[in-house]
Amino acid sequence: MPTRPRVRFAPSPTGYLHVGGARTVLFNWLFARHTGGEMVLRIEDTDTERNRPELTDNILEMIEWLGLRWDGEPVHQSDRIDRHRAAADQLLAARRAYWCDCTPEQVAARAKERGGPPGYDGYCRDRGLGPGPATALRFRTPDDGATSFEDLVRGTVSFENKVLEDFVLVRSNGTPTFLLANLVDDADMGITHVVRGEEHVSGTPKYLLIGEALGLHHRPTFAHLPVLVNEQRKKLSKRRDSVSVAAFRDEGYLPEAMVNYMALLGWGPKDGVEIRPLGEIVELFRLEDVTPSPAFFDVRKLQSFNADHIRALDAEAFVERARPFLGEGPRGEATEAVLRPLAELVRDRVRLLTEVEPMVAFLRDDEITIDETSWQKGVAKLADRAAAMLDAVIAALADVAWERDAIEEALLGAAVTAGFTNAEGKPQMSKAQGPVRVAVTGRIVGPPLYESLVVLGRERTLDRLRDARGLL
RNA sequence: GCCCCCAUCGUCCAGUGGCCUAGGACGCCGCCCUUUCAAGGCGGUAACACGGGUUCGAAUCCCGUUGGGGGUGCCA
Repeated sequence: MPTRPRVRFAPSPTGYLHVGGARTVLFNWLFARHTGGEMVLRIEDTDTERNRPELTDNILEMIEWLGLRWDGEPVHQSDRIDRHRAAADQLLAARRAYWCDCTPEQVAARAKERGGPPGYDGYCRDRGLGPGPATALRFRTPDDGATSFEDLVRGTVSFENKVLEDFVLVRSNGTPTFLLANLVDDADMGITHVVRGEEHVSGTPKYLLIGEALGLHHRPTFAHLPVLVNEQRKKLSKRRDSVSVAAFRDEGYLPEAMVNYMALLGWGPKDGVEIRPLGEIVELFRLEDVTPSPAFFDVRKLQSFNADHIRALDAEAFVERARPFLGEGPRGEATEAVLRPLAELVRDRVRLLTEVEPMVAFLRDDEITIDETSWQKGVAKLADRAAAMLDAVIAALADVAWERDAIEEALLGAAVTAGFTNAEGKPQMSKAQGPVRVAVTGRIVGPPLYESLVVLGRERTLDRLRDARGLL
């Protein structure tokens, strides 16, 4: 009976969830869903020095926000420390590990002295040291032979054992390192596929060697995903690059757009259809098809995907999703009220949810500020004709029925009156609407004018038109 | 330095020996549509890193060069 695939996402709570980590969870999740397997979470909090437990909440929250559900309760590696120590003891008893009291400085000094490669030289291998406050437990790596493994993304990868230094299994403070805990937990949890970032490739032979030395028959299939890089083609770093998932959420990206875009980093559907529902991606996704080369995280393309997913929303859903970005309390309610009648028109014009509120603020606020550049471009440049247009519009709108078509007709007529016509005497609204738009909205770009005026109301429209006329 | 990996348009992906005068998407440019801006339609720009093989035939296989990335921690 074939084993059900079981994968894990194993973040360490030393930073917020960033897009690199998010992509890793996503690929684990896609694989699990595609194969009918399960994905578990394991918080790798063995480094007590740098852990920030509160970050675990952020990581979990972001994974949930992305809609990637895990199976069961998240496991905290720190709860399993006894098991890790037992494994360490076993290794020590089998003489596959030994105590070492060299300080990092001593290790570095010796490496420099001998002029060879940096790294630990096995100095304490046969010194027969016992445990102590300043001793760490190191794994005795084989001096010859090679360790290789199959990688779904990269094929066979092989390392000469002699290039592997004797690495630390247990720190001098008694806590197990990632190398030990990671392997032991994967084995205990029955992980069948290890799907993680490329940065773990060189640690894989160590993982395998510990497992063998422990007599564990744990031989998962590996899939090392290409790293995500920035414009400089360097691995995305939380420090250098602003890539926290929470930041994208706060900028108004939709989780479905994030997930859709990230799925295309290192993978692509054969049919070339990029924008598609998650369900279809689950169906098509295969780890074997993941490309091995680094991928650039292109925010512009992400934005395009976001705009597409926003446009796929119906009016009701759009308002719902935009709500957190409309403002707090009464102000938020007021924004929502003016947005609602224009929902579709606004939705088709934004790339980010944060752009919604600024686009309709002129409808909500009593006072508007007129953008200088827009004034120059849409009003001042037209000189006398702008004044004529405003006069004509003020007159035409005074007693017209306050509905879209009537307003359009009024503006068309005003344009003719003000002389904005083409060779056939037809009104040229592309220019004529400028002064009106700037006067009423404060900007040269915005939602369609006639519909906006309907929402604005006659009084406020006329007030703003008169104010602008007075400035000329 | 050493180890491992990678190499198709600016970017992401398709392409797994002939269907490739290399396809799609983002971006960029132009035109159309148009009440601004978007959206949409149409068109365009732009790549198989280089050199050797293998083969009747190579973007696809092999070797090398160059370039890039990852690792080299008592971080994960």
